[in-house]
Amino acid sequence: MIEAGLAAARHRAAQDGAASRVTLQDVADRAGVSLTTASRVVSAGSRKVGQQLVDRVNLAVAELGYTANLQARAVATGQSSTIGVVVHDISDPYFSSIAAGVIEVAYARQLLVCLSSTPAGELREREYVALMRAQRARAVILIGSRSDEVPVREGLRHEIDAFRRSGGRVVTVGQDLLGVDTIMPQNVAGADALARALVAQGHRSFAILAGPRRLLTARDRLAGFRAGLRAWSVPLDPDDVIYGEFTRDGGYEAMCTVLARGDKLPDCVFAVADVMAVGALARLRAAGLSVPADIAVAGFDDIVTLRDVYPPLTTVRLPLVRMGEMAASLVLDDIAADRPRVIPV
Amino acid sequence: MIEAGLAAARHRAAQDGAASRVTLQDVADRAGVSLTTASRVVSAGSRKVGQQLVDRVNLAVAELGYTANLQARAVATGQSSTIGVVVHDISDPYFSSIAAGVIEVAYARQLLVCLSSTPAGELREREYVALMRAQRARAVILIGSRSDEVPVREGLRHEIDAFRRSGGRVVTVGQDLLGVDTIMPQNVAGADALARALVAQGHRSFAILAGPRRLLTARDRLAGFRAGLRAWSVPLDPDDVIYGEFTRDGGYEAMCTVLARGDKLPDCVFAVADVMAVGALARLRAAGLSVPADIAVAGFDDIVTLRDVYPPLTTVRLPLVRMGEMAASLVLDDIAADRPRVIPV
DNA sequence: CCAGTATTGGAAAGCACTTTCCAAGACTAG
DNA sequence: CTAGTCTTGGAAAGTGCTTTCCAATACTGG
Repeated sequence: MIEAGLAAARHRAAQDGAASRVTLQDVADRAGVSLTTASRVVSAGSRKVGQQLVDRVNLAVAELGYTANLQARAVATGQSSTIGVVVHDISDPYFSSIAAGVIEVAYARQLLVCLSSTPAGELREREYVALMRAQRARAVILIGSRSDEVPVREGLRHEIDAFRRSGGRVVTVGQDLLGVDTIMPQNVAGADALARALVAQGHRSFAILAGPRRLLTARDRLAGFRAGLRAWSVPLDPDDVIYGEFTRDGGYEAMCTVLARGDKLPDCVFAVADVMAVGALARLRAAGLSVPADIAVAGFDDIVTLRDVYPPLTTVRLPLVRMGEMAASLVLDDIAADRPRVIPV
Repeated sequence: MIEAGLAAARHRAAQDGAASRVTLQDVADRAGVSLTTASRVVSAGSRKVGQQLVDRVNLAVAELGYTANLQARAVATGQSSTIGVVVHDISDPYFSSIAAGVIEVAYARQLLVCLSSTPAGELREREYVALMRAQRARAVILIGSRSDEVPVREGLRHEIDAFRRSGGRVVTVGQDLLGVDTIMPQNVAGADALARALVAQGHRSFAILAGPRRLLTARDRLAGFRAGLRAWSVPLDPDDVIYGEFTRDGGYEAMCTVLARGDKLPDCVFAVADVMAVGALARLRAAGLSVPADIAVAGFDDIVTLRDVYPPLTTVRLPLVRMGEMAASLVLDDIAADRPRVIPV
């Protein structure tokens, strides 16, 4: 019987040449046991198998270099082992740090992380959620805040609903508008505290590089900062709020606008993200202005790679990696709550 | 017949409550066609189906919100649609930029990218390749150079061989020691050119923050730099080469060592990676030294986020995103060559 | 008008697994 | 010594899809 198994395996190997795809049946044949038994040994758990057969199967596995086909297993069990992560731009340190947290947790649970980077636009996020549904992913984590534009958002929401209906879990980081659980950085509170701190340092006139209007994260930070200033009765002219891209170049350009205004320069510039603050610094340097002597610059996020920029940024620290870990844990461990939760960080 | 199908679908939906998993059979039932026909319509290509039935099926798909189960499809066709990417640390901008390139190409081909981050050690890389084999991934892209330690490397090589034997493609970025195709940044030539440029600028005495001894990338950059100095007959004392971690902190510490040596400071410090150079800058600032007046600092990689650090780093530009794109294209488009290719970038 | 060739739809056999169910043997207790 | 319960192995029926093969039409040309 074992001999027959060997012969069959040899035949198979000969047949498809180099790409010898070993299946569980091959293992069973070689070990002289049934497919059932082989399966029970390989996919630990389920039911006990006699020690002798266990050994025989394991030997066959080793000899043949067998690895279970996870896709087939997923089909058979209806439980896949992948989770999807959607970020705007993986090369942005903000996102990659959060992603690192997610990956760490996923690794501990033997799950695969499928990552998408959707810098090109928000339509792609929707496509990706659809793709994860097709993969029957266990969960999807959406990182970064999305547009407020109704049609776009509704499209995404629709897809998310479909995904959840098909049994998947969803969590967002930094956006609580989708009716799902959210890990929410304290944008408002953080910016508020930052504003107070800056006022306490003696700054009295401010410009804000506010990022795009449609981005919730940017709006929250702006709102928080405004509230902080108001608390100390520091006035802020609407003209001192400059909208722009949420990137280094966006910060650079917004700073150009501030400088171009010609009238008296503000004491302090608050960029709603560190990457924007870096752009602003570059612009100031180009203008020959000294920071913080001539003008102070503050940011938000505390990006690791930027901790050493000089002059040092005053910034609000976000536990990015931890946020990723929390998102992953939330979506993998907890059972879904009846109504969406917002977890402040 | 259609009625019966509807009834069956309803029954099914009722049975498993909220998580209504729609299968192709449901679609076929609803459209009143066979499973075969439904499959042919949904998985475009293969064979023609009458327009009338196509419409009926598409309608059913829309009504039921059906999405094909990619895992099942992968099992049936033996062709999976995932590719694996292994990086040391996704939160390092060097890696995340390359990953962005890979993701872009994968997206264009409707492929999923499964990312692993293996900061904890090289054993995990091996595990991950095994996992990708279990997923029957089409390809694996290993980014970043790996240890030269024989046992570790042999373990990884063993796993890679198994992966390729089972039909997968492999490419590495920045490491040609594994017998597979490689996208190879010109570390030697780049560092050589950098050294010559720095000498041309008037620098005559150097210290090198060389990164870890076991890392090929670090070694190559060191060797290239040395060669460049030799070409101009600039001497380099062995003591002026300080080994350390390939990180910001590694750069900081190595710089400490340089300063602690007490004797005359070098004109110029070359850190074999930008992140290390940033650490070095921080240390110099802490020491109250002015860059580049007291001492010049050079790096390698041209990390985007660091382009604006001040004082500006002299650095060697690597087309990181492009490297990722090339790796992905190579592994997805080309047929495997008979012997490993090394593609310089 | 009919043999011969395209079309088109579906039954059934995969794909690589898991899991249910059944039966045979190994125990225990009375 | 036998009825009753545990073990343990395997046959077979899933899982959701693709694809081969066959049969039934629908077109050609002679």
